[in-house]
Amino acid sequence: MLKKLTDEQQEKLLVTAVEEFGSKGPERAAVSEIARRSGISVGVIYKYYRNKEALFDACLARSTDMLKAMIGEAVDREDTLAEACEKLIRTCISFARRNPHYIQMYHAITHEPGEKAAYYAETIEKYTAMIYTGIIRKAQEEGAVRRDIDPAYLALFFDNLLMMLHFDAGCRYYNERRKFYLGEAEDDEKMTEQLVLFIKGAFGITDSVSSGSGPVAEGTGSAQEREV
Amino acid sequence: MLKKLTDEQQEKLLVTAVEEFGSKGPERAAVSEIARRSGISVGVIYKYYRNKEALFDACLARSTDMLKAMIGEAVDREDTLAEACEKLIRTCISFARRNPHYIQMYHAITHEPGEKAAYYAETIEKYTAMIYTGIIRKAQEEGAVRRDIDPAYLALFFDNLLMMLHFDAGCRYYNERRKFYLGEAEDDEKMTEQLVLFIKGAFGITDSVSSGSGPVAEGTGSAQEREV
Amino acid sequence: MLKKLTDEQQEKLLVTAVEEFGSKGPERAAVSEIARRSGISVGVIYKYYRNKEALFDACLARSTDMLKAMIGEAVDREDTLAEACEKLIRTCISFARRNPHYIQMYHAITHEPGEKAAYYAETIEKYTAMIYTGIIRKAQEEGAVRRDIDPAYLALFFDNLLMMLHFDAGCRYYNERRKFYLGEAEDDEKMTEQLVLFIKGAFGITDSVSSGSGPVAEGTGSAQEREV
Amino acid sequence: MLKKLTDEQQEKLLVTAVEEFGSKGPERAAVSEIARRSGISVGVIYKYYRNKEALFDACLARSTDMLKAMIGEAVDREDTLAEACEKLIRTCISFARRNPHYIQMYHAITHEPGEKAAYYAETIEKYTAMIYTGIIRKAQEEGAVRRDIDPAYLALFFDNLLMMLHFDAGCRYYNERRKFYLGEAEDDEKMTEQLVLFIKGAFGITDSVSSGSGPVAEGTGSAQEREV
DNA sequence: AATGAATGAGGTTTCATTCAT
DNA sequence: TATGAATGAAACCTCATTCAT
Repeated sequence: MLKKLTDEQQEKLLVTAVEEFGSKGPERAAVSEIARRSGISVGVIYKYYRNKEALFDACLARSTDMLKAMIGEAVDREDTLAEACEKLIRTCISFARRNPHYIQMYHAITHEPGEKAAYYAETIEKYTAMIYTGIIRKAQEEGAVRRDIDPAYLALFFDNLLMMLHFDAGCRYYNERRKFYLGEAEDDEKMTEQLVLFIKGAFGITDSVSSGSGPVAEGTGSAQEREV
Repeated sequence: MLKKLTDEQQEKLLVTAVEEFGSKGPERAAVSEIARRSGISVGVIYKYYRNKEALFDACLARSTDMLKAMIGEAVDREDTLAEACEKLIRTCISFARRNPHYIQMYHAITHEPGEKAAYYAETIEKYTAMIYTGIIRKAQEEGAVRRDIDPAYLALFFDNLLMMLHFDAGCRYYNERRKFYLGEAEDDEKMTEQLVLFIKGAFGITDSVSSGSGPVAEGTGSAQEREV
Repeated sequence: MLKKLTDEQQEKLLVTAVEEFGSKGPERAAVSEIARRSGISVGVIYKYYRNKEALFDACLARSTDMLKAMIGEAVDREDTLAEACEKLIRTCISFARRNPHYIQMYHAITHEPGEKAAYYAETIEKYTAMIYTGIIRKAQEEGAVRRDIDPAYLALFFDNLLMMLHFDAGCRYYNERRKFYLGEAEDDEKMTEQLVLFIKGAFGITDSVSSGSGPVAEGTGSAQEREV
Repeated sequence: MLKKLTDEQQEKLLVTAVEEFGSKGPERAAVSEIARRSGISVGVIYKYYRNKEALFDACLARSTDMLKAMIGEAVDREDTLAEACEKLIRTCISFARRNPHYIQMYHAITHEPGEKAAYYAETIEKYTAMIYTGIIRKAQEEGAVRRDIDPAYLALFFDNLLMMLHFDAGCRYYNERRKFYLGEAEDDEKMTEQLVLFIKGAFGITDSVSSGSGPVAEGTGSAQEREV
């Protein structure tokens, strides 16, 4: 019998679909175009995926799996929060540079106005919320981070900055927007460094884990140690 | 442009179109539905706007004008940066709550993958970049804000947080996402307060503008040494 | 504005659709072909009819309305059953000759294997069942028709013969089939005459309304009066 | 024809195909589903049958063979026509109850609008026409049946009633239709009895074959004078 | 000029048929 | 040879855009 789609072909299909969905959005992406570009027939797509939406969901799952894997690898329970932040920032930028289409998929779901928004959000945000909130709470308990901000909010703001970092690197609009702030040049190293400073300030992080006193004092006192 | 449509009718058309584009997305919004709901015939819409995209662009211009006006009103050259931050945050949340469709329009353009991205970005980001960078640079010069971060980056990160604030309040996906971090309840006041704390920390701002000792003075004093 | 489809065009559409559905069946008939042949666009069909099925149902309603009208006109409460039979037979044949596509529509619904069968049947059979059963029951009460057969069964058998008469005249297969029984020639007059004889015999009809005795006796006794 | 499929497998294939074609109609029946349900691969089906239509034709041949066998068994040259009628009616109902799919196949061919109609009709109607006309002509010659109706017409009307009997028992639409005449209950015995009475009346048959007086003798005696 | 019905290209999806293994 | 996955034509249906009135 005819060999099933090789893993390579299935890979090609998903990669192509991610590119189409990511770059055009779920509505404008055409199944027939995905078929044409991936070199397989329309029919076979519908053998593997019930309909266009199922194909999109598979692309999404793939994208969010990659994102989660990326984040999972970047996070090491042994790291200080400062280390974790810097690693995450570096990893996010690097991932987005190498995989802009996954970032575009991620952005595509944020555009969902309907009922699927909750389902989409769950595929990735539940995970990041848990991870980041956990790390931050622990750091607060250890006194490494200011305590006058709810860890949930800290995690949200932190993820907000990481999402934007992703979009800056992976989405056309954000890339154009960045230029109005930073000019034409793309200096990922400087971006990393500056964002680390920004976030450490926001978190009230001291690189050395000072013992001791109340959160506010630490939070502000630690500003001196933010020196680069 | 033809002048048979009264200003009121044009207003109605744009408001309706913004609602449709915002709530359904640019693809799912139907010109005929906009015509029906606005009480203006399809033919007239096409007299005023070359095609659906031109109508969308007009909606976008309107949305970004509203955003710019909102920001312009919130910014007062006499304010301290801390005051400006808090005012902007409050205004953003309030605006997004009252005008979710404008925020959705704003989000829609961030999804633009093609050449129009630069044009879209220019309609709003150029303005915010200029405003925020100006304020921050001035604050740095006055010693009110840390100087070890480039004002352009500070402005970008600040705007990142404000954009996400908008989307949280106006877009379905971000709203669902927020729940994974903060739970079901929506407490705009707490959000404001927490984000103000976060940003102040990031900016190295202290509330007291008093001279003399204490963390603020130290914080700003050291900022000068951090000079880039 | 563009004039709505004229009555003439709507008529053309339905006539064409009846032809397509009747000759090809609901599955093989193509909306695009109906559009092409009726000289109107696909889009306008979907303006007038929600989907293909709704168009089919409209064709069916038209066909069954015609059939019902035809039957209604043929039935006259003043007629004897014998007169009614002959009139109905003549009318059926004549109708089927002039409107084969309506007969084909009628036949098409008899082919429905699914849940719609009951709905389809109701559109026409409920009416004929009521009419025929009523007429026959009345004739039985008057002693003009044998009473040893339930009027409902008499009506069913009678309608069976009329349906087949329709199909003989309107459907290709039945027409071919008829040739195996009757040869190539089509003699509607003879068909009428022979079927009238057949049915009168089956009904035990006496043209003169004899008074009196039991149904069985009448039924067989009347055979003498069946003379042509 | 290839011979790798065992007879049993071929049987299974045809039985399954008849079920699919019969229950879903020729259009809605899917070759892949027939393959799946019969446990025979699609490829093999296409080795044995040029295309879907050829498979359908094979199913049809099988169905009409079954019908012919059924009729052949029911007909006994020694029977009186009255006996033959009753036997045929009983057999038809019983066959249709046990083999609805064959009846549905039979009905399916009546829907054929094209050139194949003649071919289809030949596969079954030629046979029944010959059988019924023969029996009836013989009965007329023997004086057992009225002679004022052409035996060919008598045979056609008789077969019309039998076809409808088949469809009543085997096809959804006709089953629904029957309810409008006879109500929900299905009483095959009463149907048989009533139809026998109806047909005997139509044929001018009397049960007693005794010579002498009484309605029967009159009935047949007069038949001779009705000579066409 | 304004209307909104008509147009028809283009999208999704199915399934008869083919053919590489 | 038998398999059943792959193919791709063709069907339904939508909606941006046009244009007769």
